[in-house]
Amino acid sequence: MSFVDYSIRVLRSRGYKVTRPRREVLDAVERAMAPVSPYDISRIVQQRGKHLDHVTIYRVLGLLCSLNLVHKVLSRGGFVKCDLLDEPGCHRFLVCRQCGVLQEFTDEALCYQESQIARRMGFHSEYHLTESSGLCHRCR
Amino acid sequence: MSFVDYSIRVLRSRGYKVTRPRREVLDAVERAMAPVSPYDISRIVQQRGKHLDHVTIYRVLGLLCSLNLVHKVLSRGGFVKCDLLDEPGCHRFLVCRQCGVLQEFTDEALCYQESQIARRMGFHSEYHLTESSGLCHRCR
DNA sequence: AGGTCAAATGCAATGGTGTTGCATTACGGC
DNA sequence: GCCGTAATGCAACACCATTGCATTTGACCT
Repeated sequence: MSFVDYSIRVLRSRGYKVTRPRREVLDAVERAMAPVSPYDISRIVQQRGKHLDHVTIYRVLGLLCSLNLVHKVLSRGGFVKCDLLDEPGCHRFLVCRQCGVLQEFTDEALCYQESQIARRMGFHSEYHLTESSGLCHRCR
Repeated sequence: MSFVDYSIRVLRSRGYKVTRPRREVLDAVERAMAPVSPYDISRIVQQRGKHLDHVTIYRVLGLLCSLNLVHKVLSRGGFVKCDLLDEPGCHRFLVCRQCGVLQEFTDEALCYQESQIARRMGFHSEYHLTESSGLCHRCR
């Protein structure tokens, strides 16, 4: 099942309406290889001859984040679709510093070790976010 | 040697001038337990009866970042002093989601494993940034 | 100590980013 | 197809960040 179809199922199952703006945002995020900002999405939608208010885009992205369907990539200020939907507490991204292309991965062992180190430092960690910067296969 | 004194040495050694604004920003960052934003620093300086233009603060923080004396904490949009000055390619923070207090640590094994995973994914990683969110000792 | 000059700062203006309140629209259930 | 409510669009606003340029000042030299 595609990301858009899956997301629509999630929206319906949680009682959220499936609207044109939400479909448009999902579609823009699905196609993107690199993180897209709210204003990027605004431009993408306009290029298709349609229009979405930027406030709506912010609200849709906020909802999709809360449903763990998309992530905010802090180092880029943009959003990407969530590829690993069943790993809620630990997200790792490889972001190419040149083209911005992004790959998501997860690693249980890393996650466990980080929690242990945190515990030794008197800290109860709930969420790990790693953004590794480097060069992707193509940009090298 | 204190963080401020060390930073001043670095500035001098690289040919940068040691000015009042730079001292003020360094001092504000040194005292802070949690990340401080440029506008936070502006307020801190004002409380001491002095004044710095926010543009200057941005520029000073940019310089200090480029010298690896401070870090930007993405999840908080603020800056902290760098505690581990000799670990340039790998930075890990524990950030308390309640009070914002921050602890820096590093771990060579984690860093190595991350690089290996990245390599297997066709990615040459240069910089790891992990921000773990959770609760600090006091907030629990 | 004081003059010199480039680096650094302050100011004004501007553009981008993100939020709030409210009237209007349109989706989903009947 | 109608209805009620959730969702959107609009206007306005607040905050964040950057740029260009005139003025100031720290470091160097004598």
